[in-house]
Amino acid sequence: MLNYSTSEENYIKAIYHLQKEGSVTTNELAAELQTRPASVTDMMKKLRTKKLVHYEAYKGFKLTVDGKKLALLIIRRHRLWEFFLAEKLKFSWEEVHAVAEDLEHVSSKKLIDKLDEFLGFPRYDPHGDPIPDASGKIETGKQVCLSDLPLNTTAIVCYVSDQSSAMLELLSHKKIGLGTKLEVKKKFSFDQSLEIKLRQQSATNISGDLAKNIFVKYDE
Amino acid sequence: MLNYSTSEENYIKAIYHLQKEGSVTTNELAAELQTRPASVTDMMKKLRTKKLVHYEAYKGFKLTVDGKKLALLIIRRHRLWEFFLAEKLKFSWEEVHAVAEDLEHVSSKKLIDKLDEFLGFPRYDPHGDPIPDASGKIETGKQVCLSDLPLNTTAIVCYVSDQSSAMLELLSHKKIGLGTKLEVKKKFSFDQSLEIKLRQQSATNISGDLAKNIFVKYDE
DNA sequence: TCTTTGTTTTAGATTTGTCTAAAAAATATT
DNA sequence: AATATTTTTTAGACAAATCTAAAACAAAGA
Repeated sequence: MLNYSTSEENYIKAIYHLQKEGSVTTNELAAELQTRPASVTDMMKKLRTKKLVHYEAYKGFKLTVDGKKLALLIIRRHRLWEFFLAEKLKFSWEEVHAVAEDLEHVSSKKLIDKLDEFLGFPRYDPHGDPIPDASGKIETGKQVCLSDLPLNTTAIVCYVSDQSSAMLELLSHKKIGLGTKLEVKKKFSFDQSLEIKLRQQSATNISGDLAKNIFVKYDE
Repeated sequence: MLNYSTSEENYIKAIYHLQKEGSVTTNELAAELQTRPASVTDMMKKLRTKKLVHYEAYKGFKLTVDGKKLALLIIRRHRLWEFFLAEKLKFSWEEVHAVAEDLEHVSSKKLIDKLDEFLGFPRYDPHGDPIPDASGKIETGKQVCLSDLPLNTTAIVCYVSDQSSAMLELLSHKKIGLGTKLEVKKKFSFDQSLEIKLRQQSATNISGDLAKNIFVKYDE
């Protein structure tokens, strides 16, 4: 496996988190990475020459097989470091993410595989997200209630248990439907309400009652 | 403490290892970092504006108080990671250095202090080099026989036990004298001979008998 | 279909860190 | 001291990753 820059790795990771069936758009990626659409176009041309994304002008992008492999490797590094920070160094759940963002770009294969072994081959990181194994396999497709979804994990709405018109009205007002991709950004213990983020939109809040009726699937 | 780029940190670390009493020259630093003298000049101007080095054109450079603090912090990170890799992940002594070169640039203060605690506040890294504490203090001035000096550690010749003319002739031929800065690059167990490197010169070999008569001090 | 709106790309500039080649300064030699 | 050699700096260029502003394209509305 070649070596990629921190910037390239961050783009690959972001595309992985945004893409599922469909392809990812320039604006979506720019929003995700807090950068400008023009920068995204530049990088996509570069990643295309490296055969990490499929890309034609104006048509969005998707990871290639190699791109997906790289994404899973970066996610593996990230989640193993998160586990290490929480389990061994006693960092709190909220703190691990930021530090792991840096550690995930240290690219020694041996380091990560030995770390994995040292940690006892953990299957989930401290937020509950599955950790890809050394060959890049990751647990997939588990369906969970939105109120149980770990923070900052992209998931897709796949089922709504209450289908009353009152509920559907609320959902359509919030622009949530089957197939909608979202992440939970914060959980408020006081009333079980959640702050969630939809693709390309700013964060919004939903009540605990609503969350209990929405079911989501992890991304592959 | 501000954040510095990997490149800036590598320059600071290299100056620290080369400097002791005297100041460091452009060519020395270029040789150490495998770069060009012109690049060194460029970087020195930048580090001067950041008040990390004292520098006037054509007069060499020295770390400022802040520069030295930063150097000790980077060395602390490096050596703690080396200890972690050897002790916890079971890397061999020869392997730890390269990986620690990457890990040392992850700059979270909390990460390093918690790692230190997790490791039990070790005082020496796997090569025997002392590890600076959280406040930047490092064990200093210990005098050791050259044959006991850990690999890749800059030290200064401070005493020669045999002062026969035969010995002094050999020393002057090798350009070794009191105050000479050197590092041991390899140790050959077969005959106790050493491969050492002097500032700006390529590696040379010395016999075990000679090494036993040379004493060195660690840099501050 | 034509037009308006919004998205994406291009063109050109900027920053960081590097380089080569040439000029300037310091050191060594005769 | 004058000259030659070595060291260091300057000047100008380049690659990576980003930006702004403007142009090209796609999608939506009239």
